[in-house]
Amino acid sequence: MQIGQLAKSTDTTAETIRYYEREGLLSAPLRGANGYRDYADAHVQRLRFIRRCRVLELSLADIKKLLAIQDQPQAPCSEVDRLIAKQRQEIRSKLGVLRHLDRELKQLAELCNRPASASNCGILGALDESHSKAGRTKVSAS
Amino acid sequence: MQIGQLAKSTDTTAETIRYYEREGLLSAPLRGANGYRDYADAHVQRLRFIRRCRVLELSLADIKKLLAIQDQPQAPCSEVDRLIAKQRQEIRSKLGVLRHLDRELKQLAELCNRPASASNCGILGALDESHSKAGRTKVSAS
DNA sequence: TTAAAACCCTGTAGCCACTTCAAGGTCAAG
DNA sequence: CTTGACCTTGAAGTGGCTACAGGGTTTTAA
Repeated sequence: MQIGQLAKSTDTTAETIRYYEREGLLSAPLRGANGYRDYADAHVQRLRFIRRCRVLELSLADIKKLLAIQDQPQAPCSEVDRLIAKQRQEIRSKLGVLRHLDRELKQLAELCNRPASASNCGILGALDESHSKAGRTKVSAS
Repeated sequence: MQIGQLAKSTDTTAETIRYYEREGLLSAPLRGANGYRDYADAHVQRLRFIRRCRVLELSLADIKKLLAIQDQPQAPCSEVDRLIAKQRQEIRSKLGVLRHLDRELKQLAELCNRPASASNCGILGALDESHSKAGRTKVSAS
């Protein structure tokens, strides 16, 4: 199976597949006489796994760990559990930030008293206002 | 005012400020006899504007547009309205994706039947699940 | 007075997960 | 025999910084 075919059957591009190979996520396949990559079914399986993980926004580093665990059937999978929990934590954290942003943007959008010019634009005015006490105390990031 | 002072009063770093200057968001300030940048109050105002926009996750390209509009007081500000609306749309779209991800990860996490080994790990199993029910063939990572 | 600390400068490279481009080699169809 | 669809490698670009390296300057303290 050529790289283009693999790409099609895994919703990827040839470039991404070559990238995964360079990054060590996908093992290098055999080559045909012409130098073309020749993939086996196992590669399809593997790449599908990777793509499913990417849909969940797992990092390539984390996916690498999962693949390593997968290759050791007797290994305990507590690490798998931990990685998924960590990922969910991150997603939930981002959700919080984005919900806050949405509220802020909604308020900002409501300040628009169109039609107006830049000089009396409610939105620009709010963005320009120093209502926040800028950078005195640094909030610790988790 | 030196760059470090400006950084402190805008919750930024000197590196980021120099980066904004390179990118054309912040105009190049005068230089002292020693070559150090010497910022005026207008720069503080400008940088605070930029940072507030960044908090809202506006791209530097969009911020550039807002700054250009801000510099033309008689210009109509419908574009401002549009940019904010677009940004909110993007945030809401991301929110949708993340909510979906959260549900998926929650379900995935519940598949963990610990303590288990990789071979019968519910999470790995779900991630590995594919159309082909045939036995998984191992592929070694390169 | 001098030495160290704390600033500042430029330029470059690294981060992530790709994407795009340049410049070519290979292969099937018309 | 040419066109076009594949494939190859390697390098560079994306965004928004961040982190050096390797210097210069200024302030502070012994």
